[in-house]
Amino acid sequence: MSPPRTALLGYALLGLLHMKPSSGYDIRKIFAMTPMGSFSDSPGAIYPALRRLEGDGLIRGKIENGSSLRRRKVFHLTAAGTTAFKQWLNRSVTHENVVRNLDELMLRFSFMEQVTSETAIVRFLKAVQRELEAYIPSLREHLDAHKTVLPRSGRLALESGVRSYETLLEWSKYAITSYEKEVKQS
Amino acid sequence: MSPPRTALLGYALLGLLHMKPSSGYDIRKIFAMTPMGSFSDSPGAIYPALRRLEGDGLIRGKIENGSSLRRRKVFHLTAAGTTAFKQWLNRSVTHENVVRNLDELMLRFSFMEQVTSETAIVRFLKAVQRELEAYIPSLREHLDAHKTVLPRSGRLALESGVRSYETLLEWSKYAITSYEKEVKQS
DNA sequence: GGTGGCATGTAACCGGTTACATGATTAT
DNA sequence: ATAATCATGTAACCGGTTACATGCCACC
Repeated sequence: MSPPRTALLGYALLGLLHMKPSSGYDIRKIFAMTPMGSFSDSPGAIYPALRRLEGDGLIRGKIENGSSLRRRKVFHLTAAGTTAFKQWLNRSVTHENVVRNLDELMLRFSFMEQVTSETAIVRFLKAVQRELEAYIPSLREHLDAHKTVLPRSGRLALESGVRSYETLLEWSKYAITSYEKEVKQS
Repeated sequence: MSPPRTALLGYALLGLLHMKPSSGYDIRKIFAMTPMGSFSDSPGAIYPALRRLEGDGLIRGKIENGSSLRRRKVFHLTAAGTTAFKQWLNRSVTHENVVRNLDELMLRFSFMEQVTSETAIVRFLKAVQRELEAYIPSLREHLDAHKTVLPRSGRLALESGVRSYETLLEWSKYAITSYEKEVKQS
């Protein structure tokens, strides 16, 4: 009875189908032509994933063969799918997320506007900011502590990681002000 | 007869074992305690990977039970392993790498100093720089082109991606000068 | 003598990759 | 007619996750 865990690709599909009911082929084109999260556009990934989601009752597909059109199976979210999608979006932001699942965090964020209130988005961003502000100094410490034993390229690689987290922190501040400005205006 | 393709974890192991012959447990500690590439420290990932590498003849393990020590299996690279490792490091930097396998690129870079000449490292970094300088504008274009249809959070998520690539570009320049300074001094 | 850390392993499961396969429709 | 594109699917393989299992050694 425990709900089957959905993989990241599954949530990406839920998000896209929430925006707009689509066929597997539509999704493939999105993954192939936009910078969307480096998901694979291979049919061997997408069609089985759609089938799983349908099996879990989160989406439903309808064959659209109106008159002369090609046979397309267009999927849309069910009520259960919408619920699962929103629950995913509303999960709290953990340290783990920031350390190992940044891609998932960004995917969640990119879909948020469709569903959640602006205050919830700002809450999400502030949680990200908080986690980054806790994590970055510990990375710097690690770098300093191992400065002497690491080869230069190792040090630089770490430095690159730290910088990218710092950039993300700056971005999160920028995104927060961007939303708070909006709230004031309305 | 075609050489079995090694997964990213496999190369991480080759790199670590190249630095210092180690046991599976040593590796697990490294993955658990350092910011190393977000590899899993679970035994179910590491021990089978080591076994595969040994099966492919790239590493060899020796049980080290000198006197009162605990039973440890210490692995070291074979000649074939060293060759495979160097070939991986010397692969050319492709557009694909930059778009989808940044983690692999950084892993390669972090191990380079052990093996390759400084000129080869600079060549690698310049190739990364070149690919980034070609890729970033196309990302910006995509962002501009879809500005109007994307929800704000989608736009911001993309913006975050672009910024992180820009940071990486800055880093690559910094790394290059860091190496070229060194060359001049010696 | 029992708890906790050291150390290695296995097995079921799951999902992505790769490659193959099919057929319908549009364009040349 | 035939090539390209639309559109969906399947199957083998591979490797990571999760969870379980074992035994040794050190310390108190």
